[in-house]
Amino acid sequence: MTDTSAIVTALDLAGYRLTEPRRVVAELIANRDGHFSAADLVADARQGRLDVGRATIFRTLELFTELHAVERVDLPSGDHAYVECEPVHHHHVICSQCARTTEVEACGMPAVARDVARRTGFRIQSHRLELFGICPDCQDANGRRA
Amino acid sequence: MTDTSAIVTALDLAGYRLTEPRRVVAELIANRDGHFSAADLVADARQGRLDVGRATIFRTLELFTELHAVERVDLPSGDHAYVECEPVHHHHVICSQCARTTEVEACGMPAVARDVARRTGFRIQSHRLELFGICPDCQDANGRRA
DNA sequence: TATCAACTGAGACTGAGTATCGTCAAGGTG
DNA sequence: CACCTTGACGATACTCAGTCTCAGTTGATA
Repeated sequence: MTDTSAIVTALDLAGYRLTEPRRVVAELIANRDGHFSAADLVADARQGRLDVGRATIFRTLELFTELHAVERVDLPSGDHAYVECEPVHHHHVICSQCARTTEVEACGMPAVARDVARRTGFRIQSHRLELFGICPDCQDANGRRA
Repeated sequence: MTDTSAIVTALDLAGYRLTEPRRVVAELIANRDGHFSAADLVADARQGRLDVGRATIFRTLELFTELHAVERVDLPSGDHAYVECEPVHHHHVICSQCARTTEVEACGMPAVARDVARRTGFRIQSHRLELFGICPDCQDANGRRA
């Protein structure tokens, strides 16, 4: 749960209008913990009696993605999800139990990419790295239950 | 273009029936170069007048994925695709120009995962790494055109 | 407060993937 | 070889994420 001001500021800076639906979507995202899908936000909006159309939620997520305020991730199941995040290059560590995500830098990656480039002859332009595991909280909870 | 025998053998070993449609799908995959979607195979089958139902193609791809004869990858566009591959842990380098893919080991990855685990406290269980770039052939072709 | 382009919501549409179900055929058995 | 069981098949209907269209609305700016 982060506050919405970062997203709102980013919108403003990029020259986009600050509309009510966008504010609502930013808030829905801020109230989320871990990754979420467009469908989750649609459900949240409906439950909170906040009037935001389905199409608008998709459009807004696309816009926020463009602003790097959220990022798309692909879960091992093959489903798409979004996570709120900082606008710098990083990767996500995703808890497969509670869905919470953490951002990391994965400093070793440039070396790995260089190594791959050398061995394959590819000119590497980008990469996608997602790590899945169990977060400290869930490890604790599991340990206590056992 | 690989031969289909590896897939056929894998099916047999795992105790699955060797049916005509499965043989056809294996062949369609072997005739492909680079990544492909289920829809591509459906189109290929139709074009080659090979009678394989759409549902069967999806089912067969799921089965082959389970046997690690193919693997799902997520393109930067967000689309899903499949690539034929060897049944050992590895990663894919995908040419964003011609879609051809190469398998690499990315030896540095365990170290990166360990580092992330240490810094976040997560117990890392799995990861997904995909690299995107330009393959040597396309680099050549681009260079010659310029 | 008037203007106008950017934005919105409703709803139709598309296309990937899944579920159902009656039929068929692979492969083991006698 | 003929039979039988059961896994696999194709057709088709369905679901659901995501996109498109368009008439109506709203936020920034003068």
